[in-house]
Amino acid sequence: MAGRRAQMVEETRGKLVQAARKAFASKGYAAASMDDLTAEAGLTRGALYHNFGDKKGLLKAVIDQIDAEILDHLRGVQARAATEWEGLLAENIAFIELALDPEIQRIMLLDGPAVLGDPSQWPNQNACLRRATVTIQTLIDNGTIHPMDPEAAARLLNGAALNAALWIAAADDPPATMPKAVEAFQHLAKGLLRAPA
Amino acid sequence: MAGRRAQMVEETRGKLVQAARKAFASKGYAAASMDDLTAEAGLTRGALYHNFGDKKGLLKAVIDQIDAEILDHLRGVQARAATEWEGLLAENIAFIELALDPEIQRIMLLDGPAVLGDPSQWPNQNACLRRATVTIQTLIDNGTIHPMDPEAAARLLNGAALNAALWIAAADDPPATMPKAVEAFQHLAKGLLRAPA
DNA sequence: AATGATCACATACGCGACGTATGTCAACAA
DNA sequence: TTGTTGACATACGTCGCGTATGTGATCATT
Repeated sequence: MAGRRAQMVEETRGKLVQAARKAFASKGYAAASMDDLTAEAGLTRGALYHNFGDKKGLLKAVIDQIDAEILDHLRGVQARAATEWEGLLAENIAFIELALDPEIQRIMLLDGPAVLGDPSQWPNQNACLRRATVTIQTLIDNGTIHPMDPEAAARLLNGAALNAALWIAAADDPPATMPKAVEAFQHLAKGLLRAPA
Repeated sequence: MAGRRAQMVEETRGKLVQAARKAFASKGYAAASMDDLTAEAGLTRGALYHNFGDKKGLLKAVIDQIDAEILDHLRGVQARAATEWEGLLAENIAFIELALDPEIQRIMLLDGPAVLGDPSQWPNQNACLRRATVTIQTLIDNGTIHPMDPEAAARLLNGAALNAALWIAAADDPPATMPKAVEAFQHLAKGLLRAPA
C-alpha cells in the first residue's frame, strides 16, 4: 500500500530539494530565484509552496538532507577508527574536509546560520553535536580525557573545525593550507581534552 | 580648509551608517528595507546609492565601523593585561563577551559572512586576526608556547571563541552557560598553545 | 464501476524592494 | 557673477516572494 499519490509527492519533493541544493550552492540562498529553481525541476512555485510553505522551509529541507549525509559519513569514519578517542579526532578532521565542499560551505555554514539561526537549534545538527557530546562524556568517564563540560567542549571543537575549513577555503593556496590547519587542529583537540585543570 | 561640502557628506554618511546598524541588527540584513533605513535617517535612497553604491556597500561600511570599535576595545584589554600571554587569553574572552551583543552577533557573525564572504578577507578583520597572529608568533619566539603555525592557531582560537559566543547566545540560559563556555575555552587555549608536540 | 471529495500542483495577482536614470539645487572655481 | 561640479531627491522599471484561486488527477465509498 505505498499509495501512488504519496510516491508522486515524494518524487516531487526530491526534485525540488535537488534543484534547490544546486541553486543555493551556486548562487547563494538570497540570489536563488524560486521561479528558476522550480522551472529547472520541471515544476512551478505552486509545488514549492504547497510542499515547503516558503523559501525558508525549502532551505530547511535542503539542510536536513545534507546534514543526514554528513551524519552518515561521520558515523562511518568513527566506525573505522581504532578507539573512540581516535574516532573523535578523525570525525572532526573529516568534518574539516567536508566543509571544503562549496555546497556544504555555502549552504550549511554561511547561509544556513544567517537565515535559520544558530545550528545548535537545528534538529539534525543537534544530533551531530550530540554525537560528539556523548563521545566526549564517554571518554571522560573512561578517564581518557580531562573532566569538563562535554557540551561546551563539543561545541568548541566543532567551531574550531568549522573555522579551520573556512580559513582553508579562503586561503590563497588551499591545498597548501590544509595540512597546517589539520595539524593545528590536532594540537587544539589534544590540548583541549588532555590538558590538566 | 575643511570644506563645508565634505563636512555635510561626512554627516550624511554617519547618519546612514547609524540607521543601518540599527536596522540590520534588529531586522537582519535581508529584511531591512532601504526605504525605511534612509527615512529614519531623514534622507532617501538617493543618498544611500550615491555614497555606498549598493546595499552590500552599506553593510561593508557598517562592518568597518563596528570592527574598528572592536579592535579598539581589544587593544585596551590587551594593554591592561600583565603579560602578552594573559593578554591573548583576555582578548579572546573579551571577544566572546562582545559577540554576545545582538548587534555584533547578527551583523558581524551571521549576515556579514553570508553576504560578504569569509571575514578573513575583510580589511579590518584581517587586522584583528593579524594582531593575534603576531602575538602568537611573539610568544613562540619567547618560548612561552609551543611552536606552530601562528596564523592557523589564531584562526582556530578566534573560531572557537566565536562559536562559544554563538552557543551561549542560543542556549536556554545564557548567563548560566557563559562560565562553562569560558572555562572550556580557557582549557582549549591553554591546551592548544602549551601542549607538547 | 461510478461519483463525490480531497489533494497536489498550476495559474494569476498584488505588493514590496532593489537598482537606475533623470532632475534639482547648493557649493565651489574662475 | 556665472558656469560647473557634485550631493541628494524623485520617478521609473523590473524582479521576486507570497497568496488566492483554479483544475485535473487520485482516493474513498457504494
